[in-house]
Amino acid sequence: MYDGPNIVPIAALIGDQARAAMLTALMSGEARTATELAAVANITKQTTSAHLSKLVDAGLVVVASQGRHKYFQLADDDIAQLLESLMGVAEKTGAVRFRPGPNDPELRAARVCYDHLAGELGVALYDSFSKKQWIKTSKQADDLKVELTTAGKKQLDEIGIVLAVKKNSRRPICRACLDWSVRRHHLAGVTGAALLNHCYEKKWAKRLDDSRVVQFTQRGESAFRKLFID
Amino acid sequence: MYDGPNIVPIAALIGDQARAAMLTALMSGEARTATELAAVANITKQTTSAHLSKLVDAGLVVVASQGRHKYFQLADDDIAQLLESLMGVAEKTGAVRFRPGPNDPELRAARVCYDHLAGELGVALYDSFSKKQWIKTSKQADDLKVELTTAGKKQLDEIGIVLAVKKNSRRPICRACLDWSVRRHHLAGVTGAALLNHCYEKKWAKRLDDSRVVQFTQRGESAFRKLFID
DNA sequence: TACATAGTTCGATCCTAACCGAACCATCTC
DNA sequence: GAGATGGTTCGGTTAGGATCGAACTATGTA
Repeated sequence: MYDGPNIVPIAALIGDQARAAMLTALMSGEARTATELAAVANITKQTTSAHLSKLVDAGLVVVASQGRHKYFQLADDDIAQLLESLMGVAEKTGAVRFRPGPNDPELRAARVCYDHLAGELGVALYDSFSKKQWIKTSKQADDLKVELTTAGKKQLDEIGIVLAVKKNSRRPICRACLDWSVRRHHLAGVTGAALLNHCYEKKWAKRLDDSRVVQFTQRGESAFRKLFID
Repeated sequence: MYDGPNIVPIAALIGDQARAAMLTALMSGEARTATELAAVANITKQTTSAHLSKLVDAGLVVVASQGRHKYFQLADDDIAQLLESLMGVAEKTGAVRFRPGPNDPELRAARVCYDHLAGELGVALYDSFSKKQWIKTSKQADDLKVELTTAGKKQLDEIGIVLAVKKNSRRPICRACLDWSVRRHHLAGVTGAALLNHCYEKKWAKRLDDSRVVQFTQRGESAFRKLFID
């Protein structure tokens, strides 16, 4: 008895405390894992999984699988704008605000992600390799394929970086990996691992005990940037 | 664990079939009664009443009481825009459309509302009286107070319209009455009744049997418009 | 005055959906 | 390989809220 698209399912999805918390957390445009979102919403993994399925099914959220992780993002800028609209209306009628959590600057700067470099430095590396055309990316049905170009191979060879390519290994030479702090891609795969290893060997950086922090020396970071980024 | 105003209550309110139907029906900006909204949502009066209370409490909808009727409207243009936003998102993910109902052009043109004139002609009358300053309006704590000015009294007197004011009657001389077809005010009260009566006496118009339609003759409508509206 | 209509309140029912524990699969680490 | 971690599936519990019948108030009609 009324006209227009059916807004009920969408509004109902947003109208749940846990899902709203997740969606709000995604409003920055950055991707988050299911576990992170579970923490944000303060619910168990199972419940989070169910919620995320619904959000993805409804098209509010998209997901990118990466190894055993799943990175979730708002599907669209329109979704963020809708949430903004809702906040605008909510603000008028009795706003309740929450406080942001702390964070670790060192972790954001540089850390290991499995066996390769993540954080601001890792993202800068990826961007630079891409700009210099040492790597090239192509989209392949939901998957981002990253390859080392011949130019890239040659450069790494000259620098003295050896790629430990095992036979019969399924591990890709290059891989794009979503960064949790910067929320953009950094370089993973065999190449990413080799590069981080190079940093250790050259004593440019070392890993902090009991932490994922990769601590560069001043000289080390300089050398790293000069060689790979600038 | 997230920031910004709390969007959950608002979204949850919209995320219900019945309430969404009502809100959508109100999107034209026109006011509707609770009973009308019950029909739109296809639920009983009781349930409608409960829904409308929530919508009013949340500030999404405002209400104007008028005798035994309550006219509901969206509180704000922002609300309509929010609903538009939602429809935009809904459209992308699988839109379901409904069909509008029929209507009766004659009823919309002119009809009785209790004992006074409603419809396009009634609203035109009210607007004209207001413009000519025959009536003046003032807001009084949720209520719209309408009074006949001395100029207005004089004009009506000259035309030969007698106001049947009974002693001890609570009935106001003038009243603004929300029009269901045009959804704006028309003139009610003793004055409104006297004016409609004048139309009958002058044979400008007659009431159709078994209907609320007031049918003006061509000459009648001309005379009416010339005297009161133009 | 009696009657009709608009809307509300109360109480009870009933269904959906959020939630968690437990067990499971998949991926990465050692 | 064993162990750890990220995520899903299944089953059962529970709470919230949408709904209606019945009884009520308030307003207007005859």
